Amino acid sequence: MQRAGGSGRGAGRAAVNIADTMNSGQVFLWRSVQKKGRGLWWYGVQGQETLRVDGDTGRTSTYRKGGKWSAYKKDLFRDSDNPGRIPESMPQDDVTAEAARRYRDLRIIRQDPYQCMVSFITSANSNIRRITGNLSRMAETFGRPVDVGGGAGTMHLFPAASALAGATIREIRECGVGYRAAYIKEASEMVESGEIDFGRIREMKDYGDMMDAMLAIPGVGNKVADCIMLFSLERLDAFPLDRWMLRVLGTRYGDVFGSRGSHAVSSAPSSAPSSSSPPSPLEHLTDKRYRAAHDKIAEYFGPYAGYAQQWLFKMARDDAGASWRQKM
DNA sequence: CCAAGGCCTGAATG
DNA sequence: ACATTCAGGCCTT
Repeated sequence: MQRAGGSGRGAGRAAVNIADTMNSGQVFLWRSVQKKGRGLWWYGVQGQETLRVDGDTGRTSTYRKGGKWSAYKKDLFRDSDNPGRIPESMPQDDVTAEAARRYRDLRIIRQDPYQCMVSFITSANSNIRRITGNLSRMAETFGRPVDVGGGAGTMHLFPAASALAGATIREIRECGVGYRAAYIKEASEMVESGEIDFGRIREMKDYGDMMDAMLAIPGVGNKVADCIMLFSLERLDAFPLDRWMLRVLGTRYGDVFGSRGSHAVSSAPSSAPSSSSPPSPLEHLTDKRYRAAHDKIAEYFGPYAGYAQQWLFKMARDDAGASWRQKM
């Protein structure tokens, strides 16, 4: 476990745990390279830029022509959220408190919206290992190569929307994305044409309005929408509900969110639900039930509910065993 | 509105 | 070995 970014609270920036942040399922095109001395560099693709992060301090640079790295100015790790104080805004129940204590330095990465959209369309009904391979192949096939030197060598920028919009479904499918290829092409066409305008969507004040805009994108359902909103559209109250989160909410927040029969839900990831278990509000999430759940969750966890989601998600995965983690 | 079933793929499981 | 399951869902019926 590395904590970084200064020792004290109050005085300097709050700490940031780069490894936890990079390994929490938010991003897929980052990898670490051993520094010459102690520590790691993290190299990643962020839209049409290649970034490098100091694994100890979180200091972020962007690659410029001519082999230079210059300071990245977009607050990648959201220091402006004042992360050290976010736990105060959350409920003080035991589970949330434990997640905050263990993962308070796990940040939310401010991502490029188009890349984020394609990434999470690709993620649906998939797994991290495969998603990483899919996106890497898309970048290699449709993204411009950049030699950043150092230990990272040649990286590929994320494909521009025009590149994936102009590709054939077959070409996209050859990256291993299966039936999602058509969604990726169509969604890219919508971005290219301006039908999807992330700059405009980002300005929407109402969660429901923004959700409606996201659900108009092919391949985007509620869960993927929440990921895109949380990671790239400044919706920090977005709370992606996937199987893992449903399990956590059912087993550890049953009192709060009204899931019945929580004792019947095993903590083992592959356990099959009991065939005779009673229906729960958190099972078979339809759009309507998903939104209702969101409202209760946002009310309970507060304006930074998305951070709680990330911390709880990481805690659940870590406690279930680390075999899911992608090996790079 | 809701429930059920299909869907690419490949690593993991039996 | 070989078949089945399942993975951080979405879409259509």
